[in-house]
Amino acid sequence: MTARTPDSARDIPEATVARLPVYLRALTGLAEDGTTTCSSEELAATAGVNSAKLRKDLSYLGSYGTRGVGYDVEYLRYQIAREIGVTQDWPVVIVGIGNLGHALANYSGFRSRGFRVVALLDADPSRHDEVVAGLDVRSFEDLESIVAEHDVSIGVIATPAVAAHAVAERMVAAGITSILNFAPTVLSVPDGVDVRKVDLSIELQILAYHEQRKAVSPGSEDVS
Amino acid sequence: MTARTPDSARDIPEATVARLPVYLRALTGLAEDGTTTCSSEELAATAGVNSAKLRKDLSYLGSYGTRGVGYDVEYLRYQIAREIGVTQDWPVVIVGIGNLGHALANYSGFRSRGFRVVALLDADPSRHDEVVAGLDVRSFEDLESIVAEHDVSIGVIATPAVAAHAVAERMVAAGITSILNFAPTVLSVPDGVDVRKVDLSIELQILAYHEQRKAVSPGSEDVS
DNA sequence: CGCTGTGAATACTTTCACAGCT
DNA sequence: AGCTGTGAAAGTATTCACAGCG
Repeated sequence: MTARTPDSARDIPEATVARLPVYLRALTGLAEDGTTTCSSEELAATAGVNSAKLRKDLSYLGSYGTRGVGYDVEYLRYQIAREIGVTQDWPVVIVGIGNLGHALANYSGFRSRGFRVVALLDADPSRHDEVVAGLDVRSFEDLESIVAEHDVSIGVIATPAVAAHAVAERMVAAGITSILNFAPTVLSVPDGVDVRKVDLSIELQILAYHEQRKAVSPGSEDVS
Repeated sequence: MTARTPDSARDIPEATVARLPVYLRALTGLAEDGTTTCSSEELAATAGVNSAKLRKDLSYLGSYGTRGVGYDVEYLRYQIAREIGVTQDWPVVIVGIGNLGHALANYSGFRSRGFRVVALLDADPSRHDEVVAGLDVRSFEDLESIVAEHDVSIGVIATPAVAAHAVAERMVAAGITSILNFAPTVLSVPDGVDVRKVDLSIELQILAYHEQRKAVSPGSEDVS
């Protein structure tokens, strides 16, 4: 009621935000193995980071551990899920039902992590017969009504590059404020709209860069 | 021949390396539009970064611009491609030919950017009849011989999470030193092996985090 | 004169190391 | 005694702002 610090500590660094989902998954794994308590060391190992970083990251959320003991797996899992916002579930639309769109529609990891695909849209009428992952592929023209009906704020673009920008603009106009873009294009969107991109070939190129370096200097600096 | 600084300046910051492919794509786009010269400002806008960052990034590669003029699109494109290592082409194997593996195998962006998928492998024998993207799906048992035959150093894992770690170990044993992992698991690999991961649900969770924040404080701090 | 290339300043991230709680 | 939570230090990355070349 006093306007500041609405209900959780604000201002979590972006680098930390990007790791919270990793911790969440690690905790889910531990819980499935029947682990009820873990130290920062154990959780860090499971998540693939070092323990100092993990503790610093968690410190931005609050003090959810017990000194001398560690963290309660289930409790911490819930706190992180709440912080990320995946205790509620988020309706999502996917636009572009080619190979990648198919894969995304069928990806069970969305459903299990707080996301529900409410519609699959494609501009190509020849795809509108298809049923993918239990949903029928609908016309892109239906975007606005679907967004309004399900109160969608997250959209996924899996179209070819040329179509991506037009799709993004129409998503924004329809009220979507977060976009996950798989098309290899830079999207420019108004302030207040978040875009994250996943570019398969960029990841390979980064690997190629390092791979190339390995070939040049295998042992680095132990040469006389 | 003097052992130090083999032929290009070493030690490009990781953040810069991750943006080089973006610049490369931007330059390819400009070249296709018939642009032969561009300023850092123009290229930065096309790539979606600011111009100071772009210039700083390029400065790690060398001085490929002309003061008062800008960059020659084709020349800079080649220099970046060479730096990344995509002037040669890289043979790649994909393991796990489910929905995602299909999408990856068919992704034209690999071929056009210096990568050539030489084999598709799957542990499930019922998939071994299939032909995907012009390649037939082969047994995972063939990994070693394929890696040896094509001198493969980059592998892509698109299996379910449970299988990923075993696949990675076997890839490493077979001689692969760079792995792109789409399975939602932390892989631990020996030093000298690079792993990059793409996790679809993590990206959505990061969007959800910000989306949740928007809902709480729409206008941020302009409230009396 | 304009635009690149780059030191210097700032901002962000990671790591260290230990005080302080259980 | 042991492990969390955190200031302070070290390491990276980004941005500024301008000297210097074409």
